[in-house]
Amino acid sequence: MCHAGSVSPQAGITAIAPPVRLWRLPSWLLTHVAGRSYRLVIEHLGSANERTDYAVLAGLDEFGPVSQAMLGRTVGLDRSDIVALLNRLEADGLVSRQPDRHDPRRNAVTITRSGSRALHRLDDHVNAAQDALLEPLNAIEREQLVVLLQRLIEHHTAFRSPHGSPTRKGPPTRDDT
Amino acid sequence: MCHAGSVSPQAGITAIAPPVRLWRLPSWLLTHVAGRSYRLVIEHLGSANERTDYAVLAGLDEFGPVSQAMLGRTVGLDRSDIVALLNRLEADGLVSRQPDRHDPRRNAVTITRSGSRALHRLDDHVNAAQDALLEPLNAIEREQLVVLLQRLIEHHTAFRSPHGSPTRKGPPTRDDT
DNA sequence: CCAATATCAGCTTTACTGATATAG
DNA sequence: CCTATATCAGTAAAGCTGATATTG
Repeated sequence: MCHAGSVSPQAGITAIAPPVRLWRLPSWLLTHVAGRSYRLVIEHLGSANERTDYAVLAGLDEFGPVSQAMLGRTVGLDRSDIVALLNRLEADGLVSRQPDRHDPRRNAVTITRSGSRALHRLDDHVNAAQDALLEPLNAIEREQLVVLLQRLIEHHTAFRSPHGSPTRKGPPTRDDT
Repeated sequence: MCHAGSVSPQAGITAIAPPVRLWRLPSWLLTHVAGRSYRLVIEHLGSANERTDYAVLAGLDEFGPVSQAMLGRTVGLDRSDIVALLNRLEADGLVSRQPDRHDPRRNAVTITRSGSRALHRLDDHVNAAQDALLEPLNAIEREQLVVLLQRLIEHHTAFRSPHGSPTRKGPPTRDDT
């Protein structure tokens, strides 16, 4: 990434003591931990593509057949990047695209049996990467971190149900197209 | 960023509920919060350049005259990217480069009076961005988040004193070249 | 007429790699 | 001889923009 407003992988975690101004700066810490995190995930998965593949397969697994636009929104990928990604996954037989019969503009994207197997295989590697990342934290601290991050995301992106009701709280729920 | 192992800005925070697999995934949460964080900082500063300028000026302010290589290591920027950045800052009169008289390979980079003023001005905008980012968290939770992130960075980059002593703990200290 | 979808081509930023000349 | 420094040129990944044709 790297256009304005993306958090792509950032690698260079400072090798020696950073200045206090940065060391106390949440945005700086986040950027650098996210960078470390990115690298670990890629290393455990073997390639950069598999990171986004995982997100897409996870979305399809949970949300049945969905349009590409919807899929992109749920997993946080751009509509235009989804196209090439699905081309690859479809060529590998992990997903299939059928025209949506209620709306010919849309593709109904479905995960295949083989895609499901791939997802479960990726689960293991992704989880191993999380363990490597969070190694110095105990179970309570890991949960604290996750909850704090979730609250920040919730605050900055108020999940809304598609029919106009107000902000939703808590873990994700289904109720879209 | 965007080569393997960087966390550049990531923008697309999911607009609707993400799949549970991702919602519970520390690496996914980190990437997306870091993306939000990046955008907020850029918006508050006015340009993307000023973000790295801030890191470099903060490093120079705290670590007196240092070589470019050392500077890059402390603030987490690549040696090659430091060059163009310092060219710009030098042209604007915010830093000065003198040949290091103990080692002619090095430049001794110093922050100027005007650079120091710029740094203090940037402080305000950077802090405002942190407030916007952390708005939903109270003081205790903000500190929790900072400490957890610092511990992760410490674990993954064991700060070492340049003369071979073992890992250091706690807040940054000075003792390099 | 407006909004949403899938697609494509292209841009920007960030970070990284590799090569160079120079000097400890 | 090996290492470190400053510099430059070029690459790659991620995310984004804008345009298109199509259809609700």
